[in-house]
Amino acid sequence: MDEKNISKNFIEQIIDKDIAEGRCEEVITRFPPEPNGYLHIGHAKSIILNSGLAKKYNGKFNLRFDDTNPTKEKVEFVKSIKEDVEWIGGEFEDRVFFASDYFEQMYEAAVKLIKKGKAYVCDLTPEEIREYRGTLKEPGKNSPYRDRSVEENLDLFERMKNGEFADGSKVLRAKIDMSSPNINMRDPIIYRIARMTHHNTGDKWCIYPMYDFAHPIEDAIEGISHSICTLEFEDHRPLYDWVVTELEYEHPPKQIEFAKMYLTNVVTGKRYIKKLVEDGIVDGWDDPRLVTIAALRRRGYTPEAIRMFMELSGVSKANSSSDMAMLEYCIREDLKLKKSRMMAVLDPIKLVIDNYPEDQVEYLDVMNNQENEELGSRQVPFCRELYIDREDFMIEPPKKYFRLYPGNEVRLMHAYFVTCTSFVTDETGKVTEIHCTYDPETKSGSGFTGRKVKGTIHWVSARHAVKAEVRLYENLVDEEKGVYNEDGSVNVNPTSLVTLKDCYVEPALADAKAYDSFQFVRTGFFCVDNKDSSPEHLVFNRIVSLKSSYKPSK
RNA sequence: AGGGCUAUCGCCAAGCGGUAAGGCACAGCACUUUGACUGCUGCAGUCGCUGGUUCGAAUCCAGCUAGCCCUGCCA
Repeated sequence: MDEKNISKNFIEQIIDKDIAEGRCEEVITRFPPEPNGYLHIGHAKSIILNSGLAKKYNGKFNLRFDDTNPTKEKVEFVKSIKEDVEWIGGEFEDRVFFASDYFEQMYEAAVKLIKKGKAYVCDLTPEEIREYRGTLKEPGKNSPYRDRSVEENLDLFERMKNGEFADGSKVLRAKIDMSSPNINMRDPIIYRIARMTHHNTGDKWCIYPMYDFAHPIEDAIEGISHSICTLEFEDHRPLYDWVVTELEYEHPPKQIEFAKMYLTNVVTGKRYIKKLVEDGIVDGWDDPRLVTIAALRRRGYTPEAIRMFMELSGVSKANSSSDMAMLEYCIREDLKLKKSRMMAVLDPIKLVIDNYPEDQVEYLDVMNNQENEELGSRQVPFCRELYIDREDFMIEPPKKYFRLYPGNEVRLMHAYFVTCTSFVTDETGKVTEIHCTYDPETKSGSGFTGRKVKGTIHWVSARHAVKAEVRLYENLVDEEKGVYNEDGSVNVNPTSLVTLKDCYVEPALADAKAYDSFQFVRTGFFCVDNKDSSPEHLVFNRIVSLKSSYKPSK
């Protein structure tokens, strides 16, 4: 429909050029997480970018677990990552790979480098290696083991593999340039000895390749055309290129870097999220205040909304922080036509219609979504006693307040016009009950045009409503103050979670299942919590509130 | 003897030598059985700064400034 003439991002421009100049026959991308934690919004960007590129260019998208360091990796994460990637819409089909599946080939690649005189076994201790590396401003100096013969290196490396040396006693290093201004090129370590049980290869190996060596090989083996990663790997690109060049791959993959996704007012970054979870400040990886994919899903965000958000955010190399308001716009946009519009009263106050028959109940036929007939309709019970939201009534209304106040007439949504006649307060002055009269002529759908009202308020039948709990989520941390205070304590917004206990929702919502989401008229979009909800105890998480243009003057 | 990258509206972001797209946010108006939605209108004389080249510069050149990243046997 719309002109999708959105200009191409810089990565697409690079790919176009590679195709035009014959450097690339098929676009193959990958998402290469290390299975050491849950995925978050930042990973979502990478998944959507990589899989989106594959789709646009009729190529392929692989999911690859970068499991070259067994200490930090756990099988549980493999499962959750797969689910999250699928949920977000990354179509890897049957192409799930593990870096550890390539250990044999990586070993051979290392042997090849040794034979070419491009790698050597180094006996320096970790401390010595650090000293020899030099600093940011000073060049490093050559390891005394740098000039070992090919034969000796071959022998030593094989014995490293065979477990003849203690952990950490020897490493294999690429022989590049100890005086390079790029520290990554100062004879980087490409293999270390570590007796650890790997989740995939068990105890088969006691030597493991380092990222800088393994990653380009993984990409090359899978035929990745464009290896897209984040900005901090820019300095590693020369090494990446060195590896694929020295290994003489016919179609070397190309690394392209982009800026990470940051969001204002929320904790992005796996490290911080992990700390919040470990410190018990949030209740698990899927706490709806977090931006892990699991949390967003539990909160009611849809993959479509997240994809739209990434589309709108764009891709560039400038460090930036996207506005939460944009994500919120996307979820509203996605949900508004897809979800039923229900009435729910979050802060109830009783409304009695004095001239409505005591025993009468009417079932009103209500469209689930006035803008989408496909969603059908439901019967909503209406009777003499209702609950309305406290904020929809004022004793002394400010200017431009259209809702209920003594003497004012409003529409009860989908029902009748009512006029407030009186109200009851307790000893503290708090309103406890409101009385009104209704006009039977004004029934919704009757075509009544006699007079108009400015306000329409929502309600639920006191006799039929279902009690529920509603959780409102706000930003977990203050934008200005950041995640940590100076003393290292976590700086959490105390109002980041508010639970409203005595809410009333339409009876139809009693059947709602986990992850079902709805628009609550006037208040926003809500999702049935996947953890705490049962038919007896409904819990709704607020996905996002509606924009309101009513601003009470002070 | 440091290196790499970045800088265009409050937030993202196009722009690739021919006279500043778009989205979010915000504001106003209209419409409305949700003060939602929708529709319309407004919102950068200027592109980090200073010079230079050019008929013409956000785009090219030089110098400067600011921010991010790099000294794991992590990824």
